[in-house]
Amino acid sequence: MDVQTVCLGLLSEADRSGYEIKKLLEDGPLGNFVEASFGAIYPALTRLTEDGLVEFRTESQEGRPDKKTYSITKRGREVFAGALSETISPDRFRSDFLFVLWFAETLDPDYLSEILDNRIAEYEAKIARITSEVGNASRTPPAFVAGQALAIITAAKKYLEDNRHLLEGESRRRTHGLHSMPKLGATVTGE
Amino acid sequence: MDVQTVCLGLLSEADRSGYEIKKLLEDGPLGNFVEASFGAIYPALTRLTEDGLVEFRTESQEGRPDKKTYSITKRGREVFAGALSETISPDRFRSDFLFVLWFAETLDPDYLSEILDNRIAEYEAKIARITSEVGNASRTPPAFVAGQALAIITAAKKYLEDNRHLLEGESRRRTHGLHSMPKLGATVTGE
DNA sequence: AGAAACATGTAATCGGTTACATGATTAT
DNA sequence: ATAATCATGTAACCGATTACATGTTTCT
Repeated sequence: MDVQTVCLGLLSEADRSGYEIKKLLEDGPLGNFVEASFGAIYPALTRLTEDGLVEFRTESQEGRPDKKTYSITKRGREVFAGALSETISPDRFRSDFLFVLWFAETLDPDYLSEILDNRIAEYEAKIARITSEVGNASRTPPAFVAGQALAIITAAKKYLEDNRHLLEGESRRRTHGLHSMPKLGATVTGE
Repeated sequence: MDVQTVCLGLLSEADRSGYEIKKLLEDGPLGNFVEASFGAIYPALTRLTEDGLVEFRTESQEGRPDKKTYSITKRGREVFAGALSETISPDRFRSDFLFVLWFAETLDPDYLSEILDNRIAEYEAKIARITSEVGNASRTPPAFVAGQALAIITAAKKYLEDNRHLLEGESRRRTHGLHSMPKLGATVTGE
């Protein structure tokens, strides 16, 4: 999903500026699954304007730079509807953290525990953040998307907590008690 | 995590060719969180060789092109150890699917149900695939990484199944019975 | 005093994908 | 027959990130 389509979609809901689009992605539930930088958004908006898919009006503001508020055009709506009906590419989960854990056996045990603690704390912070977002949501789709983010992160966190001993066990028998190597998959679903 | 570091890491485990690295990411558990194309891997390997972090020997094969098997050097190991101790960037979940669902209200109800069905089926297929991978894993880290992929995808699937009525409810009262709009978060964790 | 928010834009750079080129073997 | 697997590599292209440039107001 390219930045142009993302902008077009967000403008199909309401008139917005480039800055507002960026903030919406940064702070809103959608930001968990879609990202875009200013350096991508502003050129995308220019391009969409050239193609007649959006229009803008300039609003002068005291003490601030002019604000360009974009509106989607009829053709823009048609193009976006078309984009929504195209084949949807698969989800992509990218995690440098899991890559690092692949080499857990070679890491210093204290360092390993530290990054596990940190990651769990980060997940916790994100869960708290999204939980408050869900409360704000008045429409269904934002709540739905926030809920999915919550479900995924909660599962990831729970998995780390429940299974970290598999990686730490080897070098931590004395401090955490004896663990044989249990079969995986036991605590995967959380039920 | 750039492709060079990924190659270096996989070569720290065993001698491998570019082709084998690609296959490992395509078929193995790590592929759920790390991707790299041939067009990225081959130049990365060339670059690593130039920098003295890996070496290769050419193995002639009957009927096939020569195979270049790469080995990590001592310096390569040092550099990789350094890479593993650097700050780990946050996980990134990208989903065009969730972006499309953001606009669920504007979609044709039948189309909406169709893409939900499809996505759930895809998740199911992936779950089956990973489950068989976990069985093959003899070492702990691959099983651990596969388990995390399983946990995440299972949670995502369950969330879709449990909450799709929130998006479908509006236009599907007759076929699926009456749904008031429930508060989100109820079936998020699966407990 | 200094950081963060508001607000838009450009240019350099970059990492990576896609497609192309080549070609035998093996499985369907 | 045809597709898939094995095997490496290059080049064009692309979308996007990062950094830079500019400047006021408000919060800490």
